[in-house]
Amino acid sequence: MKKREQRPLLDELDRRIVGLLAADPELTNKALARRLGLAESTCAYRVRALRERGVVEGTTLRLDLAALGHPLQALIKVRLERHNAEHVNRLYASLVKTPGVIQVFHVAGADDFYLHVAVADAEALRDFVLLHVTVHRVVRQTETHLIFERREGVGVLPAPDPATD
Amino acid sequence: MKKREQRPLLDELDRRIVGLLAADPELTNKALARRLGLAESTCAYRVRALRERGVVEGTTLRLDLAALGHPLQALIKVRLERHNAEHVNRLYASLVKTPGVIQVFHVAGADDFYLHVAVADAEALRDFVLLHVTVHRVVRQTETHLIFERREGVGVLPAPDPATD
DNA sequence: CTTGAAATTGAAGCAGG
DNA sequence: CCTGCTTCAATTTCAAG
Repeated sequence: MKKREQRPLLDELDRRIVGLLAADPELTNKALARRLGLAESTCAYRVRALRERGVVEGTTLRLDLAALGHPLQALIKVRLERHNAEHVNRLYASLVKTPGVIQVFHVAGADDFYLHVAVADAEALRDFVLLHVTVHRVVRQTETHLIFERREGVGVLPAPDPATD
Repeated sequence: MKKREQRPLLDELDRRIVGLLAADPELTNKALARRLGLAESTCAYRVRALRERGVVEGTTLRLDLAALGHPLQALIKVRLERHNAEHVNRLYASLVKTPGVIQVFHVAGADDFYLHVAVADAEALRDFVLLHVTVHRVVRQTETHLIFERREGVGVLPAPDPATD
């Protein structure tokens, strides 16, 4: 089956918009337009189009997990017993809905999932694994790695040139 | 010695604000105020306070990495040769600035880092590992896991009750 | 800590190039 | 696909409870 691209590419202007918004998602449309030398209406039009095309999917609130009572983060590797779609999907759906789960990676290879979780303390971490992960009979084994720190990378976009005003 | 907390806790109102904003970071202050039954100025005041206290750290733009030309994601486990602070910190700083890196986890145990990266194709992935990871002499070995899919979890907050209007 | 009303600023809609 | 103009909506500020 041929992969159908709804739009071949982003043009240069789109890239600049995405770059600037990625660097500061809270930029007002007005400020963005000015930096790009566009009319505000044009800028708003392009941004809306980027959202409609799904290039910009939305925004996420970055929270201080420690301040919210979950200072302990961990990466939990989950290996399954069986790998049929039914089991995998049910577990997947269950995990993403479990409180404390920040993100779930479904990966290729012998290990099936990596869970990024945030919990209150060591006891909560133990309970998380026992009550929400290994409780699923399809889970063969888990391996928990304490996270010292997590940093965001630069992502896939080149840094936009700094504003001149 | 008594542990000094900079602020004891979030009150109930703070929690509701954070919950609603986490569910939809693009809520206008006006809509947020209305849902909470607050005056707009009060609501804006509380939100600003949450940001100043660092509870709300900011927002992140969610992008379609595939649409940006990086459809392939991977989780790369990095194990170091030596673990002194100097080496670890230099590598850490280098990794987060490498194009294609979405996030870096610094973890406890024998494996030191997990890199979440997004690249254009298999060749770019190989080049990434060779040119940006194993090029550092302190890196002993890496293990690359292809990511089938990544989902966001519910996080640490209970789902706010749906709007009634 | 909260409020309403005033003043400022930003967003959206639209007809035309 | 881009623009300026108009109209409308949201945010900020502030003196006061």
